Amino acid sequence: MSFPERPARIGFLLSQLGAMAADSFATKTKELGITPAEAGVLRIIGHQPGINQSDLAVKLGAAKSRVVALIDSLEAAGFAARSRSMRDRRNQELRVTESGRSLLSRLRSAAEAQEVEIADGLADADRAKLYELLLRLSAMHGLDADVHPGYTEPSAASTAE
Amino acid sequence: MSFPERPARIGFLLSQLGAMAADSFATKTKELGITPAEAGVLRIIGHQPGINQSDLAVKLGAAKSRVVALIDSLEAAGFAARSRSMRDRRNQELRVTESGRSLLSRLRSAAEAQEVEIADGLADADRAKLYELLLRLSAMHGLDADVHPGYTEPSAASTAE
DNA sequence: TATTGTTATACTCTATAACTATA
DNA sequence: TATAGTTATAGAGTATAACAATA
Repeated sequence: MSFPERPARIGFLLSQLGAMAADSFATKTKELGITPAEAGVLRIIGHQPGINQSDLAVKLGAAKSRVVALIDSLEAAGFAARSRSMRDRRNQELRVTESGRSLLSRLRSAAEAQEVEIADGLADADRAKLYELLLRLSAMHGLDADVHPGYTEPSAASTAE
Repeated sequence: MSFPERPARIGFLLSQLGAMAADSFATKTKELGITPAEAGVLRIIGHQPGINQSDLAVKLGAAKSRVVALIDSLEAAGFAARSRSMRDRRNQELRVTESGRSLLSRLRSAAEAQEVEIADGLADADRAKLYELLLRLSAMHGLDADVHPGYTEPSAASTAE
């Protein structure tokens, strides 16, 4: 059948494994009633209470209108709340509710469970090394430890070769 | 500002870096006139000439109708061709054209360039170790060295926590 | 006039279901 | 009847542009 002219490369493996990880996390957030994008937003708001929608949009690399929809969902579900800033009434200050904080805690548990699923077959030393290398790669490329952009310009998600 | 209660985990880093890798590859395929999904299909056809659309759909984990659209594009661009099987006239046998084969070669170059971009900051030994660990993870999870599913069930792409 | 947030709209990706032709 | 492929349609996710309130 297929003849492996060359083994897959790091870039391919990263996007393949990254898609798998994203997928498995999506399954878990779905059980908790939110999407991965909403979970990411909730986490940022938790870390930066009072952030406004514009700054959040910049941080996410998303359009302002996208943020409106995300916050609408989180607010409707009772996980986050808007409040007009008293210093500049154009701003909506975003905060996590009590219920949202409890959800964040469950999301952390889900992420820990996922961690086991993904790297369970590796010996401790290998897992530690992998973690270190990925962290260095992420830092080298200036990726924000808080943000997972999803992706930016080119629409597509899958990849190859 | 943000307080790093816990460092990002392997799952998060994988999906973050995977999205970055997918993104950078998408930029490159765009310059070559195709999408990453089309590039992946072209590669599979190149490895398995004569494969039909049903089997391709299974391999991709995509709907049959999705394959129709992908092959339509590749055929319109002159990179792949359909031909009715003479043994079972329901089947379309898929093949890469000359032009498609030349494109595959350019895609390989693009992937190699990407490899440098991604892992250039790592020492050779670290890069080799990272490669080995990623390959083992991929194998452990039964991922096909030929296929990058993009993702399967849950629609979302971004992720977090 | 510039900025924050909102709404209206449209475009891309993808799936489901109905349909055609072959078997 | 079952399977390969196609078409029609619909639903996510996301962006752009026009708009309202505030500065």
